[in-house]
Amino acid sequence: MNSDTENHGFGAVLKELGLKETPKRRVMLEILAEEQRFLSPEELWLALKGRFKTIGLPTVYRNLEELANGGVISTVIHPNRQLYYYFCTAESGHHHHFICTSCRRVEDIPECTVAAMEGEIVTRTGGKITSHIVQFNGFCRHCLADPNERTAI
Amino acid sequence: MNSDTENHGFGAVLKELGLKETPKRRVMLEILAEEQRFLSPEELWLALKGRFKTIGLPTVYRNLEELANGGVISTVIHPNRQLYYYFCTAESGHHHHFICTSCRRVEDIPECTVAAMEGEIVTRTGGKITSHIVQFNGFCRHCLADPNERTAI
DNA sequence: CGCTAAAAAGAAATCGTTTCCCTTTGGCAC
DNA sequence: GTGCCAAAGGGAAACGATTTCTTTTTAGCG
Ligand SMILES: [Mn+2]
Ligand SMILES: [Mn+2]
Ligand SMILES: [Zn+2]
Ligand SMILES: [Zn+2]
Repeated sequence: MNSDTENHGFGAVLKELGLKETPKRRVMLEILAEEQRFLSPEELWLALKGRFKTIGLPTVYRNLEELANGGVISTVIHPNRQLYYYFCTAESGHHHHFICTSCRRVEDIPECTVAAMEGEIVTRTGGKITSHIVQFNGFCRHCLADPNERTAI
Repeated sequence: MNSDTENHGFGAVLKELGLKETPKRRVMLEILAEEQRFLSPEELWLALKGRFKTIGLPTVYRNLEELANGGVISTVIHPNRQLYYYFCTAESGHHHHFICTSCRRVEDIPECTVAAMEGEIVTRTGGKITSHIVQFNGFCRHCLADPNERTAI
């Protein structure tokens, strides 16, 4: 249970995805896991610059995409259509998120009640649903209480 | 009930939004209303080029945004994060869409059952929900029956 | 008809994201 | 430990969807 053996388990996660465990990837996951708000690739890059003498923005984009494809991190659907990522700590399976458009915090919405809706849609349209997007946007309790929580996008 | 008085009602729609009724805007709405699939700004631009000697792409972007802000047309959330628009013919109020990722057809999902979910989210997180995104992606009945329906994105 | 603010054209800029190409490195074999 | 090689990373450049800017045209109104 020491930090050497635990190590956030990121090594195993990367191995499962067939990705080499590099320092950049490990620290990227560390930063995302410690940050409770969604980050843009450039913001993560700036954070990484404090930990590595050289770190390229393309590396950040590349790894973020790989990690998101592997399901290790989640993407945020943002009205400005830019990329944002978040490390979802929920152990459970399929679920959705409530994102604060003010401070960028992300909270889990454990149940997905959309399954029933899907059944009716299939019946009604005769189509086949391959995926769905459900995201709740708003202001989290912190931002409701304190406007200074606000984070610029 | 003749075509002069009916005129798709687009003039009134534009006036309500405080927008001048220009030929470009009228034809944009005509094209979108006749097309049952979502279009990119550039695709709409190409269609408009067949109707106007001069039509600028920035004009298309500008008007699409204005019309979408006014609620006259709808935007499609697409994984490639590009803009797509669709004229939603549903008279009813709040609802969501099933989009075919193969042929781009859009179908209405009249009820929004997410309200209950929202109530619980507010209770659970203590936040305030300002909007939500619900979209179902998949293959429509036409594409399931005939692969040739497919449209490139 | 004449005015004026809104709209549109066309060219150029923007900038988030991706591609390219060369160098470095992690993981494995020996 | 050493060597090998495919994967990963760096940096510069390209890309391309979207936006901005400036000038010209037009819709709407008296
Ligand atoms: Mn989650
Ligand atoms: Mn609709
Ligand atoms: Zn917040
Ligand atoms: Zn289809």
